Amino acid sequence: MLGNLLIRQIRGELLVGKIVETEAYLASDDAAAHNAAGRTKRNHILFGEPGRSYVYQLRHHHLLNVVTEGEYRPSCVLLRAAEPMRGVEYMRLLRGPHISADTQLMSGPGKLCKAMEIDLALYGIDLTSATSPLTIAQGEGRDFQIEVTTRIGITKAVDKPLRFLIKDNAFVSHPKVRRPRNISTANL
DNA sequence: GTTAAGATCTGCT
DNA sequence: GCAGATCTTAACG
Repeated sequence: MLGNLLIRQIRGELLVGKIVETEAYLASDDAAAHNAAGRTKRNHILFGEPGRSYVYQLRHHHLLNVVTEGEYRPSCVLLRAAEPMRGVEYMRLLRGPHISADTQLMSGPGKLCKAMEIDLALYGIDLTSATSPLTIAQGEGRDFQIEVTTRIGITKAVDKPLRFLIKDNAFVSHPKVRRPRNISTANL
């Protein structure tokens, strides 16, 4: 997925971003995955064909995943960051006036969705079809190294090496470390 | 530079 | 009720 292009067509605008950071969520043995507790109204698309979008809402934001395996194996890849390649001005409009650097337009899963106006209206669409309003197309060469780390922002299965990013790319996310919650002395 | 709070949808206890 | 695959703003050192 890294290096491929995320292409959004909206109101006559063409927005393109190169995918620079992803996370994998596995079909089994992954407590952090949404399918860990089974099939729900929210996640049912994971259980169908690969290549569809799995969009869901977290607090005030939307997050975009690509369904990967199909065949009743509910796995997906979360798109966490992208490098703007085309339509930067429109992305700035969608993101708001507070963004100073292009590196921050899509440097996080919620930001990426906002910069491309991706929300639940795009749930379940076919990302492999060129006629979809949101498409993933093959990028150019693989002239980069891939860095692997643990995943960001989760509280379960925190040690799995399932975050992937293009090494030395300036457009990846820079998440603040989530502070550990104080544990009551009664639990020590 | 860091930290805390707030916005507010879905699904589990 | 509450926690969660988040992000921004405001307050502080």
